[in-house]
Amino acid sequence: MSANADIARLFHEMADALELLGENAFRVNALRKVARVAEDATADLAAVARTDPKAVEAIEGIGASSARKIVEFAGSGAMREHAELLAKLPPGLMQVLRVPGLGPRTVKLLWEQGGVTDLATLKTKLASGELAGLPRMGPKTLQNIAENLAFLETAGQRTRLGDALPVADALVAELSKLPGVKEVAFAGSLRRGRETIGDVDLLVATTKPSPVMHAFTSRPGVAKVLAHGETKSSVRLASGLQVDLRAVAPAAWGAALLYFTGSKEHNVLLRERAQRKGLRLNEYGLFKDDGKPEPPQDRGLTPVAAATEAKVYEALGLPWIPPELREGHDECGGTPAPLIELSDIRRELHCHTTASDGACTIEEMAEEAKRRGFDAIAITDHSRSSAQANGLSVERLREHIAAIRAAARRVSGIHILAGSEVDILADGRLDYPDEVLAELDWVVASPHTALKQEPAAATKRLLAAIEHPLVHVIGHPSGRMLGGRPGLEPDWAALFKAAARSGVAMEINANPHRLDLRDQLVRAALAAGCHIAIDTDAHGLDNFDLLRFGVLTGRRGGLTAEGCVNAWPWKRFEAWRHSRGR
DNA sequence: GCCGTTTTCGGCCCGACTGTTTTCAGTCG
Repeated sequence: MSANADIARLFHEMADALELLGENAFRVNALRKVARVAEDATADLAAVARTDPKAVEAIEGIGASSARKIVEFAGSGAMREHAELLAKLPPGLMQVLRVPGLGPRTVKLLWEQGGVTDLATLKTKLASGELAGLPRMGPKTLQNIAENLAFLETAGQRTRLGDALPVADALVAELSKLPGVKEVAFAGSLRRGRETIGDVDLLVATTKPSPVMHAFTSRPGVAKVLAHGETKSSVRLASGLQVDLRAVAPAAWGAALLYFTGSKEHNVLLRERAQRKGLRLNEYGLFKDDGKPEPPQDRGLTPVAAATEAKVYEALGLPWIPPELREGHDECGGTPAPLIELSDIRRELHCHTTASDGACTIEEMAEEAKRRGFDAIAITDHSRSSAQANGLSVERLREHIAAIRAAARRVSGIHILAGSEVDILADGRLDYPDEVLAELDWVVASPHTALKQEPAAATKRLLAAIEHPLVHVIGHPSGRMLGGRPGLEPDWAALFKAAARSGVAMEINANPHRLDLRDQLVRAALAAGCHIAIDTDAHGLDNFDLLRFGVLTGRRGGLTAEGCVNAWPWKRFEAWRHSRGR
């Protein structure tokens, strides 16, 4: 198990503890940054710390002090300073920070003056009314804390991209019909295509924000209005999803969209860059910095740039940066190659039919692929070990291959490949003998079981599939489920190196429950020289729509059409496909 | 605690909204 998640958690906890203790905010931020770096890292930081401690400190955002802590963790599985900090607080106090609206200052107050030590005491003391005498604890604040505490107890965690995007699309369509609305878009982590999002951020351009705010907060489906101001409102939908709406003047659209798309870290990079150029950037525009503290837009200053994102970037000496790359990493470093687009995808290479656990026939799937302008579809039903998915025995597979070939003769205008999604068994063997695999046009090899096995075993297992000469692509390589199971945590660097050498593609499974490979692993795979496949794993016609989530994930990893086998011209794809098996 | 094409010290992004206050602290993104 990669220790990165544990390292990130420890640093977050140290940051929380320091905040509750009233420590220096910049020190807190620095620790949080280390936590984010650990979350994003694809290499196992503990392993790096054991082999080359100096390499940890060389990572951007990790200084000498944090590197020492990571090295200590790699050796002992703990951090002394972390334990010391947490010992200064009641064990349950940090959970209180998770209540929306409660920040470190308030929690500190509730603890020191109200005797709150955890969520349970908070609840009882709210009910008994004994917090009422505390400073800044008026009836509305106490009411809000009680409601938010109840929400925390019932609500889940972050929302999957696949669940949030359709909601956002519908809200954008709804708002665009309101009078006086010139532009509408969703921003935030949703626009950046993150696999999960905390809330939906919407932006409208209008000269009359008031009626828009009113329409938004009073629309059906709003369970609670969290804030309702002149230019900014926030609601919680009945589904529990929080939606924020911000209104700006049309002339500031670009600056506002840039600002609300984030990420926060990207915004900081841009602001620092602006400062170095004697400029000042906020959501109203990029202004000349005249040193006066009052906001430039309040003094009638004309911005250097504001109308479009591209103009703001240009004035900062940058090319327009796609939202998917705005994570505060190295995106401001140069001109990135154009990222893959949905329209670049020419074929679906992983789908299921009624032969295993799909809902449609071979012909229905092929016709749908054709309707969507694809040049090919690979039919890849489950192999025999996937009994729960009605996997095909060798005999049924041979009948299925014949059925696929027959369908290919009936349906014109699209290539139909006879494939299989073959289980990679726990020991790395594939689920069909080689002579059977050799009868197929296309082999997706995927792990479905034993997804909790140790990293060393997982590495050996996936390596065996990657080095198998008849395999074209490794399907959903980790087997993770978002919000479900973490999946395998093999030595990704070793796998990508092997895949690049053997020519096997690594899949981005576009199903929003999977998005596997995830964004940062796509980046690492590309850096190693791997080909990437983006497949929907469609089990029915609607599932073809999932492709956008796979493309977003690829873009977050820096994927171009050149790097994606689904986007290659047919001849190149065929040459590569036939190169396997030799 | 981190960082440096001004700096190894002295900075570290910026504004809206709420609730409780009579001018602002705290939270959020």
